[in-house]
Amino acid sequence: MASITEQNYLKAIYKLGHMYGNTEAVSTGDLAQELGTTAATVTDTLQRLSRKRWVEYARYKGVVLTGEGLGMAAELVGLHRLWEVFLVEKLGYAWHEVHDIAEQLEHVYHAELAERLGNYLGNPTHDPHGDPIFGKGDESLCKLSELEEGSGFLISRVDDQDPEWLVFAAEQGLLPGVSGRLMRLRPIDGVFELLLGRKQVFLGTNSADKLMVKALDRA
Amino acid sequence: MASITEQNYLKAIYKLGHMYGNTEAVSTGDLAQELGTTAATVTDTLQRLSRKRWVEYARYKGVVLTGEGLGMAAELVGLHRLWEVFLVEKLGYAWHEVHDIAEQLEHVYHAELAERLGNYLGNPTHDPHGDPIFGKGDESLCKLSELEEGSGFLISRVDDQDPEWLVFAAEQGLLPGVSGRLMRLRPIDGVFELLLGRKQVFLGTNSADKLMVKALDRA
DNA sequence: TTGAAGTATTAGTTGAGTCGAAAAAAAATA
DNA sequence: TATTTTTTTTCGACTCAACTAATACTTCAA
Repeated sequence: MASITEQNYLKAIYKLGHMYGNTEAVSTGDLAQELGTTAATVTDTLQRLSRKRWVEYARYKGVVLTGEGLGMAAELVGLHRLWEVFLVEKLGYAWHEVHDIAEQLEHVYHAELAERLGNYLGNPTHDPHGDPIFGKGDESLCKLSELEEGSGFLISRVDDQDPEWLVFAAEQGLLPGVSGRLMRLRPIDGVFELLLGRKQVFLGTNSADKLMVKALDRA
Repeated sequence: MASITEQNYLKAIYKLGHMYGNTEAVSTGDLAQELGTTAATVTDTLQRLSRKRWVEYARYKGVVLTGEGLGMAAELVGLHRLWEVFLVEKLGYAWHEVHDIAEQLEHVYHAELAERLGNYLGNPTHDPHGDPIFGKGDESLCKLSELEEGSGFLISRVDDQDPEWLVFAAEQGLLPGVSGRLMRLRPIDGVFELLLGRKQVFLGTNSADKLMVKALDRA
């Protein structure tokens, strides 16, 4: 289990990566500024996060989220936004008051909580600030081949029973629960270039059709 | 601000004190068992809590909550029970699932949260387990003179403008926000014996009529 | 290729929370 | 009352997260 500080690091890396356009690793200095601390502290914590396999960290090169880290960060951001909806719609808070409270509520963990809260709130698609909420329901699933270039994704289901293909998928690390990003798609030959953590994977169209994913964000 | 561990100590002291019948100080050993730790650790933490003036701790004599500590513990317990109601009634959890989640939610702090949550839930008087919830609204206020023997209370309002009496009340430590307990009432001569932290205060009926309090629990 | 900017490392600090063992105090019992 | 038992405290020490300041190292662009 990640500590609250560690969770905040994952969120900050997620947020800054998003601001960068998800094209490059996040720098230590930017993280220090975002988190209100020093680069030395950030380096320290990043190495701990790296040991726990939530980020890929290369010294002097910055940091990117692993699949697991991306999944955790996306869940935190989603939960934060759900709580904001709750606080505004149900408890009558003004939209500008809710961020700090949701910041605490998002760290409360229980397996079913996000799903139940989402259902209770009518599975809202946007928080009070207009930011999108990625649901947990199947309604947000699509084929990997339907994603836009630059999208992050979480693999939810594999639509193929062929053992040979399943072995291939596993070898590539394409398993349910794994997160990644669609870096480039080449219409010319139907090849999808993915990034799973720091590992590059190249898929043909037929494989990309078989992977049902949840879109996490957009570059 | 109390850490989560410290908050759990306050709650445990509150709970055990209640189980004792609020007649004696809570022992180190019982706290260790309740919190799943050792007597050495408890002694240590109790001394920290004492420095912060949330408990009155006398070595070898056990520990009691100060007014401030009692107020914090009562608010935590109330919030815990409100969250349990929310989880059962709104999110559809079963009554036996909610304790652990409420255990985390209760530590989320915002000044208005308990009041807003209570209003939203229709100011319930009992949680899903049947335990009472002490509201924050004025509906739960009564005169100190109307309390039962053994009740804890939080002073909310002082119904007198007489400067002389106000000075007397302040000297005795009888100020809004202060918590205490009604240890004994003597109908024979109308004297109320209070405990504010470890300080004994004796009040006449006319003074006990002027203090509007919120009942916190019952022996 | 070099210097400035950015980043990493090292060494050290703080505070919370913890524990085991020994000492001290209180309580129980003979 | 004296002695034993139980409970509690103190002591020393440990882990971990988080942090700083000073120093050393890369990187990159001029």
